[in-house]
Amino acid sequence: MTATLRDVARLAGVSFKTVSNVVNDHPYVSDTTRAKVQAAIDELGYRPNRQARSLRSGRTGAIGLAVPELSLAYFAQLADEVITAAEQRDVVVVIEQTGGDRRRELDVLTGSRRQMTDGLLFSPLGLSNDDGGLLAVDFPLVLLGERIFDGPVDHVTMENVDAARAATEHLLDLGRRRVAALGAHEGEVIGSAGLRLRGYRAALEARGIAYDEALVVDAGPWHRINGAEAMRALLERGVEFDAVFALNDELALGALRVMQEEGIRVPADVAIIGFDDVDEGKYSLPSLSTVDPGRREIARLAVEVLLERIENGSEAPRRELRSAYRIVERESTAVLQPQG
Amino acid sequence: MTATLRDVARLAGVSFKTVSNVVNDHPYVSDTTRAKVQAAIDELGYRPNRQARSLRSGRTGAIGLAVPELSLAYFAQLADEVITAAEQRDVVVVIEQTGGDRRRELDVLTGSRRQMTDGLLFSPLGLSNDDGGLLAVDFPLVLLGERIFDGPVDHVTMENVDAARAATEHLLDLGRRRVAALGAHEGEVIGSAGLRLRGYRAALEARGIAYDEALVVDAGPWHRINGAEAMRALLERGVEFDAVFALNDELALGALRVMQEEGIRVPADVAIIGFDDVDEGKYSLPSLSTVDPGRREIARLAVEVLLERIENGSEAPRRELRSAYRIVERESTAVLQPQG
DNA sequence: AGACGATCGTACAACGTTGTAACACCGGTG
DNA sequence: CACCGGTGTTACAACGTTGTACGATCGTCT
Repeated sequence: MTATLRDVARLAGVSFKTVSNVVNDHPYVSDTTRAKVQAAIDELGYRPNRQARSLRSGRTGAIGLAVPELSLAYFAQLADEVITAAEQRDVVVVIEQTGGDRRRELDVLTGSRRQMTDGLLFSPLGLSNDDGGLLAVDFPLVLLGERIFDGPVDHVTMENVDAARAATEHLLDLGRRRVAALGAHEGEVIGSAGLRLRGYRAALEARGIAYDEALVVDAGPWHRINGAEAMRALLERGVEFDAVFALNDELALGALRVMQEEGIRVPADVAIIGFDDVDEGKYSLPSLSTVDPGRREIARLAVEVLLERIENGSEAPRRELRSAYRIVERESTAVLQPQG
Repeated sequence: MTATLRDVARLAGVSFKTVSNVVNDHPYVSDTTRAKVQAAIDELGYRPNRQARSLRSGRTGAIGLAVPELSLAYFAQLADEVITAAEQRDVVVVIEQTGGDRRRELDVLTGSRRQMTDGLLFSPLGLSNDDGGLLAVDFPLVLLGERIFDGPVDHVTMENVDAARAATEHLLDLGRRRVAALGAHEGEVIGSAGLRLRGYRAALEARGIAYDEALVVDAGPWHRINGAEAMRALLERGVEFDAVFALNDELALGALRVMQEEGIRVPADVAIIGFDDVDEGKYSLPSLSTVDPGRREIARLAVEVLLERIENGSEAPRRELRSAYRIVERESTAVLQPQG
């Protein structure tokens, strides 16, 4: 059906290898021949067959992106940025969803679908830091996120601790002293929750404010509903608070809703800041202050590092890259008029 | 590096074609030989090479999904469902973003990346119904969405007109009579806006309510910010209204925010219903009534139809499939206590 | 006992491409 | 005039797989 090198060659009256040489810009092809071949290529609409090229070269021209699920806004936006960055390098992206499930995450590393790509961007959730060893695979792999830090592979992540500390300090700068933290994961040391909580504690400590366990609320997955539940739990404790650091925006938006239901004024009574800078935060009422973790930069860096690995192999030492963060001030932490 | 048929054959002491026969479950292989070969396969961790298989079979085992952008929640969830449905059929998904740009959409149909997949799920935005002819391509193509209806290819879409009519009738059932419509696209006949507006008019007509142009507000892209602007425009017109049909949820959430800023009570003063059933609607305050357009079913149907096309070629007549919709009643259209 | 059928294994070609090596041809030079 | 370097083209092999055609072996039936 579609034209091959031989078809073009027949039309141009040359051998099919000459056509290949033209396509690949090899030297030692006369201008006349080149023109003749090019004309035949155009006439037949010839396109080199990708599968054959892949077989020959060992490259597919695709990279994989494994994330928990695209329905989570954070990963959707990450995927968006990754696809955009990859497109600029003429590479396509195959997306796999793991559901954050350990078994499926391992499957991504070993399954036969892996062969479809030249390398993998992997954002694990079910694996833990102890699983670092499982990442010693024989294909280019770049790790994303906060689950695993000691892996044997390149790693692109955000400045969770510093950014969380800055977010907490932003609340303290407003004069708030009772800052609740929403979304902790009991016993977690690394991982987004553990790291962001560490930043929270560091901020308190730096300002000489005692850490109060009663202000820290656990939550399951970081969905809006869990933010709402965490806020309800906090209110039930009856503990006083004048600010909230939600460990991500979804939690913050859920908490915001509950506070509004309860007649708590934001930011007058309670200031709140989230983390991630998802779009919805711009349009909530009040709009949500947050931390922009530099998502676009993460995607760009990750694609860059992965393609470099694919190009140059595993000789180079592993790299640990962090994106720059930025506090985004919106209405939920607006400075109030000084009260008489 | 990785094992090939020949490696396995050498280890098992048979010819490499015999190994192939074992892998492909061909008949006439003795149980002993089969076991011997299987042992060698396991020992070497042999996996058939996908590129070689592709070259040989002409199938890649991948399908493409072209959408405007993943950052839009609707498309992210669509992609999620498509990937999930494809995974069950052991097919991977390559996602391309067009930005809704006409040129890039055409590029998706003709570009060389196309070769990476066996077929394409295409959700156009920049193309219009007149471009149907451009869809007469020589590879399996399934159209999604509301932009093009007369194309020469399979089409999976939602019941826009009927669902919009049902949404409007839901508002009318509350006793509301001045129903505003947000998010129209001037002059559009088909396309989501045109179709949903048609449903809106049909509902009014069926109830004998005059269509009032002053209640219909144009909006650009259906983002939250545009919903907010449309509501502001409506309020500035000074026209009375007691209900709002927002042509999608994002618009509804933007409009909701503005109404709250303006002290309009929802649903007491104004009831509002959206369209799409995005997750955020569950957690807004008040939670948002909406139309569940059957997204999961769309994805499932689309993958099914595409794979069937890939399997059976273009003989079968083109199919036009619609998912079932469902009105989701939440707080924003809650029935009020009868007022004295 | 010889022939034939059933059962299993192997050699060869092809998918479309690209790298390597070898081959023709040309003008120029000794 | 023979030889050589440079230039353009061609033949061959290989990437790893699978289908087809053929070959070998064994048992069974007449």
